[in-house]
Amino acid sequence: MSKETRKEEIIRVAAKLFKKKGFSAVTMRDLATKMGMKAASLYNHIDSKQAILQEIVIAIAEDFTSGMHIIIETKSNSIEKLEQIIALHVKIAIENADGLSALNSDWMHLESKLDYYLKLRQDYENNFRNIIENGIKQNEIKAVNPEVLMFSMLSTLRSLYLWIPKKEDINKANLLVNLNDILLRGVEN
Amino acid sequence: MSKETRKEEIIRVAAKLFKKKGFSAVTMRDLATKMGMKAASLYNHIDSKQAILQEIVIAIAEDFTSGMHIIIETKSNSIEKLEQIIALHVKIAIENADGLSALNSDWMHLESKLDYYLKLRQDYENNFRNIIENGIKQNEIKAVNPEVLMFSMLSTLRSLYLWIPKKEDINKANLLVNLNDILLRGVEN
DNA sequence: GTCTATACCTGGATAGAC
DNA sequence: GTCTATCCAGGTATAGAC
Repeated sequence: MSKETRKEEIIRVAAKLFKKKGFSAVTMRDLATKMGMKAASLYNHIDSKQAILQEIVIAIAEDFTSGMHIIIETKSNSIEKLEQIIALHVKIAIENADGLSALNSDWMHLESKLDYYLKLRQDYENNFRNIIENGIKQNEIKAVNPEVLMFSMLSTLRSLYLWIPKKEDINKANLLVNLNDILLRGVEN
Repeated sequence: MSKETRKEEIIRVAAKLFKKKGFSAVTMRDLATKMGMKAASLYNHIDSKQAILQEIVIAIAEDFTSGMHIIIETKSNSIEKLEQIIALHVKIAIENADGLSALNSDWMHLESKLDYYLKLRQDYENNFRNIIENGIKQNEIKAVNPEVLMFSMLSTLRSLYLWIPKKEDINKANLLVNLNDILLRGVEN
């Protein structure tokens, strides 16, 4: 990987601060201090605080979108597709936990890119719901309420970023097996 | 129920605003406008913006704590206790969706009550984990990773507030059956 | 590319009249 | 109990020297 630019560094550090306090509570002076510079100097690299949020959120939203497109084009059955969705969320949560926090908690502070973000999210959920509904039709998935199932899986998957950084003793493969079991196979003996 | 006081009304309206934009992005002037008064007038009823957050978050955290204490003192088996936890979260999410948003997203902005809140949450999770670990020992629950199971269930249950207000076509009994099935019995056919 | 200085605005909160 | 007026701290962002 090529060396991180100053702009990328600012975005990475900003995401970390946003995770801790939320977008609105982080000031440009906070960010500058963490970067070891003055607030005014930040503006040589980025246009505005808002632009930082956009870069973080939109990049990840597009990652999910392209990941989902790959999944819906495979010939896997529904359960396999759900497993691939789980893997997609785990991958992104491991790579970019801080950015996911902004995506999950601060998307409403997007200004010009808000509509675009909402469209990407809507499309993602529609694709997810289709996989579930197809699985039920094919008898691969139990006849539960598709909306409740999607909500339940997405809640867990969207919260992974909160939890993965704290559990370094659980490796990725192990986590995937556990999540597949718990989310898809149930826990009652 | 007795008539809502002006203070209670302010707290209720504040919770609704906090849900929409987050604690830090809501101004006392926003809140005053929604209340049909000037910002200065709010201070005849509440001490500070911080005090509003405290009232919202601590009240709900204590609801969860007392609910959990009732559950761990019943003689139910582990699966039944998990079902009771699900029911507790559904109940509170229906009663106070807006307050739950503050609890989940804005707890880090608590000042003097932060340590108390963190202790309540820690105790709650410890009790939850004990129920799971006991269930595995008693062979009532599959031998999954207890931490991943708790995380997964809590992620779904803590997100209910985001989702319940949008789905008025699903009634509470129906939702409980679906959540019990999905969270405990799995979805794979 | 970073600094100092600063413009300009909006935030939470208080004082005191009514 | 609500208002107007106001304080002052701190927010984002820009200008211009180095």
